[in-house]
Amino acid sequence: MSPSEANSWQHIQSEVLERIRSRQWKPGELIPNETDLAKEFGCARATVNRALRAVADAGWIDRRRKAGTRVATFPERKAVLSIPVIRKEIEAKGQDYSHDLLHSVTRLPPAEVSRRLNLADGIKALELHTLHLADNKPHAYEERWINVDFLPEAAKADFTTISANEWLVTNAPFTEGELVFSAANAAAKEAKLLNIETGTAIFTASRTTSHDGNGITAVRLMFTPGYQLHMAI
Amino acid sequence: MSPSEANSWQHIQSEVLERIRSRQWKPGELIPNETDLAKEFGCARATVNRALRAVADAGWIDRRRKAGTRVATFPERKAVLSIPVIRKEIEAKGQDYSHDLLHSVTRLPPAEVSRRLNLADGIKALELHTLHLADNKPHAYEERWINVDFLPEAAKADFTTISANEWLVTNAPFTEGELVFSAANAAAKEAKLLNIETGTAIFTASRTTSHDGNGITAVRLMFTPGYQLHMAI
DNA sequence: TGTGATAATATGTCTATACATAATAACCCT
DNA sequence: AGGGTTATTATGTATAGACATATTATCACA
Repeated sequence: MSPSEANSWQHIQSEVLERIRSRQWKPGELIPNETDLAKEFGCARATVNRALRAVADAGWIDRRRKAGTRVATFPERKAVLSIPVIRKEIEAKGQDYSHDLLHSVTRLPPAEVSRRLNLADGIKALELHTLHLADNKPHAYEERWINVDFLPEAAKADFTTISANEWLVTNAPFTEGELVFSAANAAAKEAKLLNIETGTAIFTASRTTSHDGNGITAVRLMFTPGYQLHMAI
Repeated sequence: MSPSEANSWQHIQSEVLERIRSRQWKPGELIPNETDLAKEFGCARATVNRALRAVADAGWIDRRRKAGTRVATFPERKAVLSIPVIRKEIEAKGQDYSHDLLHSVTRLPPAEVSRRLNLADGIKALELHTLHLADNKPHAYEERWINVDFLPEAAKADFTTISANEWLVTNAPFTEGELVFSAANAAAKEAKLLNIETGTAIFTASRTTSHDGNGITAVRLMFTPGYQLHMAI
């Protein structure tokens, strides 16, 4: 039992979790309503509400007005990933970060990128190819498109000194985004850049970010073999 | 602006987020205290507190007693992954789920698994190999170890009817866990089971779960090519 | 000039009360 | 029965007021 006070919301929370864990309250089952629990714990209903809301946020219970609160049949666990800035990720491992801007061209993107960036027909975008290095060894190869129609300042930025990754973090806050992870066999181009053999399995992350429906950037990151993405549950 | 009522906590939340995005409140800067914001929005302090707590949970601001509330310097974005039960993931795509238990043996696990499961020397564990199928086509191949020393009931369970995945979700709640994603070239064994060519890049997920330090299970899932892990930001 | 006690302050939490809202249950009328 | 209206119920939210707690600022004293 964490907090000593019997009427703190955290005490109620851990008590509730304990009852779920011990199966005193079984999956799918209805638990007492807030008023009754408040009586039992000798506290205000608001305090029970605060506790149950936290338990619900963590996915252990489902709550519906009038229908009541029931233990989740499948306590779906959630893992949280803090999206790292590549430089910080490398520096956190005690390695030296650097990057090479290999390509920087404003041109008409392929249809799929136009769709992801929500670009009208015929609108160009900035294409960047960057190699991220850790201790001067290839770490990841990045193919990025930036919507300079929506973000004109990006056209003037110097991405050789600051990586597009970081420039965007500080200059283009976004409201929504999507992240897709997959595995792919390295094509000749990536293999050469990452200094690996063609066909080697590489971990790939694609990210699209937007601000109120306006696409900002679409990136595809290909990591050198051995890269692992860790998440705590 | 989402909720119309000017004094709802959700309104305040989106207003606060807007001020951060528009840099009216800059990173690192101190924002007004709850009492002042309550005055400004014409609501109770508790309502402002509710809103700011939500914004803080999302990582946009840092709050400390007496020190006040300031905008996070690195608005580190977080992506949340709901760890899916494989059956549900497949059924959500409108496909038929089934699974094949290929192997079920109680034996001494390799050292690395023993470490992950926190097993004492010489303690055996249950090894399961399962093939998950979507519409009768291979979807993922699973190699799992279960700590039957800690979870004796698991030794009696029939994993041919219910997958170990689901049995554990409902019977072995866990407190901590780790999730690791990576890419690998399919070895001959996996390739044969998944009906793909040796060397094809496959997306791999490894998961370890424990309860108060006692290892429960360690799994390695290898997905057929084309599998993508999606996360909303 | 420190340094230890003390005051001030912003957030954290709890209470009691009230009303809002979603969803179900009950009812009534045809 | 069937279908639509109304009542009931559990959660959701807002409020004012109070006290708790962490942390910083201040001040007195050695």
